[in-house]
Parts: sequence; structure tokens; C-alpha cells
Amino acid sequence: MKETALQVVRKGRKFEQVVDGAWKVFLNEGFEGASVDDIARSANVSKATLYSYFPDKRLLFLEVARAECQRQANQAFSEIDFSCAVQEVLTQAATRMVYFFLSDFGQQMFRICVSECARFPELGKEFFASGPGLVQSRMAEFLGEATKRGEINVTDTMFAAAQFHELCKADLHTRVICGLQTQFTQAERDRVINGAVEMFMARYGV
Amino acid sequence: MKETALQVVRKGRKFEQVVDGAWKVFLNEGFEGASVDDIARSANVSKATLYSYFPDKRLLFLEVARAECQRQANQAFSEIDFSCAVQEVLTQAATRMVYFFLSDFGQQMFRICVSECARFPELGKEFFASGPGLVQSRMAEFLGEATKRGEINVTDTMFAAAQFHELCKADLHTRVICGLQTQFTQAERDRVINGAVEMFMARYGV
DNA sequence: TGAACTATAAACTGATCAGTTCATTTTCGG
DNA sequence: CCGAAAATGAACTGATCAGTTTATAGTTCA
Repeated sequence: MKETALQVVRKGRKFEQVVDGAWKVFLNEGFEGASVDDIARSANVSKATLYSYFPDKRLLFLEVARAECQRQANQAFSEIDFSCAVQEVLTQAATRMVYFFLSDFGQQMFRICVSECARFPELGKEFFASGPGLVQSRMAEFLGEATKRGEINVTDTMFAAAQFHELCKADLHTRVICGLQTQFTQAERDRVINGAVEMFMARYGV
Repeated sequence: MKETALQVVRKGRKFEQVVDGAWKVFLNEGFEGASVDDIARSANVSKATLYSYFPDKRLLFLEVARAECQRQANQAFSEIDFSCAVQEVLTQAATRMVYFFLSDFGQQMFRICVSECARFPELGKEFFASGPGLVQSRMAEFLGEATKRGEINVTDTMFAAAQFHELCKADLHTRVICGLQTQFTQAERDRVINGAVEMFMARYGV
């Protein structure tokens, strides 16, 4: 029973078309910057049709954010081999996260959510649940299992997952968000990825 | 010769008054949310006067952000005793950072900068230079000295400072930014503060 | 005191934009 | 192929807001 948080979104023939068009415009223009006329044009749909699906712009954004975050998170999970050694799993996870944070979508989603959450609480909850929260829960689960196997020693698994998540943002994420730098070499990425794994293992390794 | 980035800000009798008024409104309303009329009203100044100081709204915000970030950073530095043992200095620094991130000003400044930096590059640079960048440089300097004294072992001091900075945001910052939680107990803060220090020392301690 | 500078209030411009309305056309299942 | 449901487009409402203008009033200092 997949439903949007405020249960007011009607489905129909051109639903996906609207969401896809909105995705593009939000990604390029941000939330405030994207006009509903732009979105309707980009989706090849009339404004009236758009409003027949989504009673307002916020709910449309919510749907876009929810769908894409979940898609990305699921893809990442399916591609990580959780049966590898801890260090290897952490490296894979960190690699995904760094790429996500530095991607256009990751950046813009972060920007929009950070700026709109204060005025739009529902968005914050959805974003957290289908983004950072989801990733951290899955990581915490893995850390718990690895601890049981004696490979590491983590007591507060959710917190450790949050720390790891945060470590993956060191330096580069701050720089990209502040607009100081937009392109990053593999060496720069590796420094963050390996730095996060090393630090995590130094603290929680057996 | 401290001048605003775009060198177009005129000083005058009511300069401080304008900046203070703007500070209040931006803090409560965000950048887009704050209308220039609101700001003029809050500053007890006519709109024309405001525009005689600041040619546009962005430059006004830039001035507000610059001034307040620097003020907060300087205050923090002056209150931390850098002659203490590494662990103690880190704990003090982490405490400040956690409080800052969770404060109204810290939150709102973060929100505004994140959302506006993409369209307003000058802001990103100013924010970084007088916020995270400043803190990280000072921390890096300290880490270098402590390494020389043999108390810790850090080779890339700027990167380590960035990691520490990021660790102080674990869990709580994400939650506050997403609007999941607004009040935090001392125990919650301490968990992050101590968690950051422990992890840092596990990795870089001798 | 008086000239030069600074500030004021209030109206105005011009633009943007979310959301609505409605008469018309398209689509599609039965 | 018919009729109901869905979609269209284009005009419209109502509101907000950055930035300008202007005629007037207050401040400063020589």
C-alpha cells in the first residue's frame, strides 16, 4: 500500500510523465526556482492536468524526492555485497555515498531539503526516511551482524552508522555545497573514502 | 582592509542598525522568506535608506552572515584553552560545534547558505571562509602543534580537522536539519561530543 | 545660520508565480 | 462507435516582492 504521506495524490494515465518532468526541473532549478509552468511544459502536460494529480507544488516535490531517493538507495543496497569482509563492505558503501553526495541529484536534493524542511516538516520526514535514515538503518543492521561474528565491536549500531555516514561527507561535501569546487579527482574521493574506513576501523575494529 | 566581497557597501550613520535588523529577520524567515520591507521595518529605517547602503538584498545578507560567523568563531576561539591536553581541547571544540550546529543561528545560517550557494557563489565563499574554513584552519594548526609535541600523529592536518568537524554533526545535526527533532538532552549532546573525540583519538592517538 | 548631506514615507513599476476556471478536444473501455 | 472520463490551453485572479522615485524633513558642521 504505497501512498504519499498526505494521501491526496491521485494516480492516472500521465502520472509518471508528470513526476519525471518535475524531477528534471526541480533538479535544475531548485524548489522555489522551479515554476509550475516550467514543470508542466517539461512534462508535456497541461497545468490543469498537473494540478489534477497533485493539489500543490509541495506534494509534487515530495513525490519526486521520495521516489528518487528510494530508487537510489535500493540500487546501492543491491550492488553492495554484504557478505564481504567488514572493511570491504565499508569501502563499497563509502564509495557509493561519496558519489551520491557529489552527484547533481545528491547535491540538489540536499539543498532543497535543507532549505525547505524548516517550513515543510513533512518533507524532512520523508527525506530522512527514504535517504539518510534508510541508509543508516541498513548499515546499522550490517554492523550488528558483523559484531556478532566478532569482526568488529559496535554497541550503538545506529549511532556508529550515523558517524560513518557523516565521515563520508568530510571535506568534499562541504566544498561542493559551498560551491568552492565542483570537480573532484579520484584521488580526492579515495582520500575521503579510505579516511572514513580507516577511522571507523580504528575506533570499532577488534 | 576588511571590505565586503563586492566592494559596493557604503557605510554611514545607520549602518549597524540596518545590519542588526536584517540579522533578526533573516534568522526568522530565511533568505527568500525575508522581504526587504520587513527588514526595513525591523531595522527602523526606510527602505530607501537601506538601499542606499546595500545595492541589493544579497549583499545585505552577505554582510550579515560574514559579521555573525566571524563573531561566533572568534568568541569560540578565545574561550578554548589550546594549552590543555589534546583530548580536552577536542572535547571543548566539539562542545562548541555541537552547540553551534543546534542553535537557531547555526541552523538557519546553514539552511540559507546551503540553498543559496548554488545561485550565489560569493556567499558560499564568504560563508566557508568565515565559518567551517576558519574553524578547520585553526583546528589544523592545533593538530599540527600537538603532532610536533608527540601527543597525536596527524599527517594531513586540514583533512583531519575536516573529519573532526564532520563527526560533530553525526546524528543530531541531521535530525535537526530534517526537522525530526528540535530539543536535545545533554546526554544526547554528550554522546556525539564524546563519540567524536573517541573516534578521533582512536585513529590519530599515539 | 545656511548649505550639503542624509533619511523618510509612501506610492509606484514591473515582474513572477501558485493556483483556478472553463469551453473545447482527445482518449478509451464497453 | 458512443459516451464518460481525462486532458488541454489559455486566459485570469490575487498576491508578493525587489527595487525606484520623489517631494519632504531632519542632521551636521563650518
